[in-house]
Amino acid sequence: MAVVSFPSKPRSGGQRRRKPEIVEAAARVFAERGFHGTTTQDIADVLGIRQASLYYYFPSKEAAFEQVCLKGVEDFFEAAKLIADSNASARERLSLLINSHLSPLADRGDFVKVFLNERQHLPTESRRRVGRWSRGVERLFEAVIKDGVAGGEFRPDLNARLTTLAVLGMCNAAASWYRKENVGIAMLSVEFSRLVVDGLGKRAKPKRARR
Amino acid sequence: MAVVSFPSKPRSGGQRRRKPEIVEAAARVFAERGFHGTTTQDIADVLGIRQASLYYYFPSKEAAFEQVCLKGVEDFFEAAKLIADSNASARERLSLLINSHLSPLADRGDFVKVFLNERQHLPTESRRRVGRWSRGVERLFEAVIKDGVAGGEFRPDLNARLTTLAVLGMCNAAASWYRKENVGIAMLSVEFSRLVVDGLGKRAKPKRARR
Amino acid sequence: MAVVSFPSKPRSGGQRRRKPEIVEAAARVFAERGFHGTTTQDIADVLGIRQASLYYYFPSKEAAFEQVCLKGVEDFFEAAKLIADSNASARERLSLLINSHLSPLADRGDFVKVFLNERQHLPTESRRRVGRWSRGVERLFEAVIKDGVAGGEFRPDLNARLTTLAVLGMCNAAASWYRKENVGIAMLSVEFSRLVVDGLGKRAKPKRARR
Amino acid sequence: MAVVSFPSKPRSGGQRRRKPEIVEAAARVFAERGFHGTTTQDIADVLGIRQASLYYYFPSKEAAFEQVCLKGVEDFFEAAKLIADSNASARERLSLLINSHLSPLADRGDFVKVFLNERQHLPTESRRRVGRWSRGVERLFEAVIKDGVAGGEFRPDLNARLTTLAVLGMCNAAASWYRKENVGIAMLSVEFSRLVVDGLGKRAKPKRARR
DNA sequence: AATGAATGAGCGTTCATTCAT
DNA sequence: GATGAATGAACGCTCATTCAT
Repeated sequence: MAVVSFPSKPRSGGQRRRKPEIVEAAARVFAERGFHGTTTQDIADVLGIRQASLYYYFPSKEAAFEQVCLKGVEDFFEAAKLIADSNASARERLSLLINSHLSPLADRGDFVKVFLNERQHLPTESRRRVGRWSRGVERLFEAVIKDGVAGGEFRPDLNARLTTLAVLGMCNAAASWYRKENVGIAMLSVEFSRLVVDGLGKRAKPKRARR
Repeated sequence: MAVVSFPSKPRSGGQRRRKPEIVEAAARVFAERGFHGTTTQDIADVLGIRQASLYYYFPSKEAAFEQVCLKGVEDFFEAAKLIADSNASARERLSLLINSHLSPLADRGDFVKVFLNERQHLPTESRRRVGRWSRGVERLFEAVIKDGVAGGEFRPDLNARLTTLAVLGMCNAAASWYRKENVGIAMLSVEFSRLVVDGLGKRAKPKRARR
Repeated sequence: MAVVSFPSKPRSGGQRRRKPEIVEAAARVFAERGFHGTTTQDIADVLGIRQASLYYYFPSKEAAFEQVCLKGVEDFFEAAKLIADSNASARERLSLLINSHLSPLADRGDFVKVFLNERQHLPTESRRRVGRWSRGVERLFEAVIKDGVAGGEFRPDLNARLTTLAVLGMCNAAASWYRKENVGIAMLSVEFSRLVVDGLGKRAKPKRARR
Repeated sequence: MAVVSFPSKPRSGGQRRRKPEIVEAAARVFAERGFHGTTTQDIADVLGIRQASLYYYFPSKEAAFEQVCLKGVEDFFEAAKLIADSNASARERLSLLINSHLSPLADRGDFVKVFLNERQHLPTESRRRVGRWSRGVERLFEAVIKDGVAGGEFRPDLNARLTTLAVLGMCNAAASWYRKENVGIAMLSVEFSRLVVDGLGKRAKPKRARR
């Protein structure tokens, strides 16, 4: 990818090397103060540049916000789809889904948080777009749970819809406290999976032994 | 040259009868658009009064916001405390806690939602105040869970802290979808309780039989 | 002055017994904060009544202000005119003028202060009206000074206009510090008169002896 | 949940070249209408810029006001101190003080007027700051007058405090009429000095001749 | 690649005033 | 005689955005 240097105006095809850095900063501030609570000056401050300079990288505050939100959802669905479609048991697939859903917190926590808490403020069009991704993920979780019920792995009387929302709510909330709690994604995944799949109850070894 | 401050008798003996109605409207709009996304005009529009008239009832947008947040936390702790301190088994107490935590969604959903999603935008002082209530509730949940572990009702190897956060995250997330999903608090409580206490797994009759 | 009680609406001919009290309060606050720096609420606070109640006594803030200003100038001219027209020497008349000009500070200090410092904010019409009074007083001072020059009592080379403004400036400034300095009008008058008439210099007996 | 404050590099490296011009305009309008009687729109109108543009140069109306007041006092004290500390006779020093006190009217009349008439509306902190300067000047005048008394140049029975206030009142009042009266600072100084030092009385040449 | 200067639009807030009671 | 409720108009200020450089 040779860098061609344009003598004068490198229009939007131009390189804008620092752009990722800018988005990162925006994510950080949006995560802390929310979209409407953030000023472009706040973002510029984090970067140590002048506020007007942001407009070299983004046509508008909203555009930057959209990019942050996008980076906050992208890949969620794809990863989940692979898992949901696999041959594993419902139990295993649900555990993997939970793990996969929590993973981005480690390296893209701010983006995820912004997406989760602020997506309501996206302009209608892109709100719908990202909404489709979210609903896609919901449907994958729900499908696996229904599989589990149908296959006799899960309780036959559970409400799949509510269970899905419960599990996702549990996972998504982690975005708000993950960093503070000083705990790894792995541990989180394990704990959540067990809670969801087995509950708090003492499940006697006998049961496993019996298999 | 000293500025002599005058006596200043109580300025508002009046009860401002419509005040509750105003707070309700504020809660509605804050819940929908967030604190910074809401203009005082938005609130006035809902009420069918002029924007300036809001200031007859509230000294500032922020003051209205604080009242909404307060109504969104108050009673949570007290109700939870009663349950946590009762003699019931950890299982039962946790179920009751969940139920009690979800209950306000029915009649104060907007207040709760605002508190949960927007409390970060409270001025430092009152943010701390309501923060204490939240942490109080967290501690009650955690205590009951630890009781359950100590008493042999729950798995001995569970991480009480993470479990608490998981359960609360699950419940709190409901504030965002409760109304849309058209489901009663009772059903929600039952489903969440079973999920948490027993997990998704088929709990075989054997278990009960064994007792 | 029999008080006739009107059964219903005592239109502006009505008694409004507390009116003087209201003007007094207005004067106090205007003196302290200036016209534009004073809110009607400030005045109501001093009186311990509701802000709307002021409008029972005055049709507008400006009307109250005008009354205060009027009470701050009235009589100045008349008293000065009597003195200026008397037969006394210029020296004596000037001393008396100074005394008469300072006298109102004792019992109407706030009114005078408001008039002096705030009259610029009167509506054009009444500003002109009170302006005429001020200029009248100026002219009386100037006339006496010119008399003194013509009669050989004062220096022949003095600039009557500037001297007038100097003397009045000196007196008027007293309105701003009179209360703080804890000194009586009598002493003030004496000191100012001697300063103006004789200056700071040691005027030796010789001078008088020489006559 | 702690609000992380970002580094915040210096935001305004720029010199804001037109700033002096802006302060000048502010002084003009404040002098004419008083602080509370002036709107930011008024100032913008004088400059031919939009009202919002003022905020590129000043963070607040009050900040502009403070700068105007500061320019209205600065140097007064220093200049007066040099004179008061000199070896000249009390007579001469007082004359020079008067001259030095009047001088700024020529080129900074609006600033001085604003300081004198509006400083009461400064926020407490800076009101105190400029108050110190004023009192410093008062003290210098008073010291010189006391010197004159002690040294036998001035009447032994004069009240130094009241005399000081009289002289300063006289000078300060000039700020309000200086421009209208079409007279130079030099003439003003001479007239005031003679009035103060010698009074209106005919002081015969003989006296000087006698020395 | 970045910035200084400026602005349009709008927001939260204040405040004098009105009016039915 | 006084007040609670409400409002129109304006004000100080913020902020995303533009543009010439």
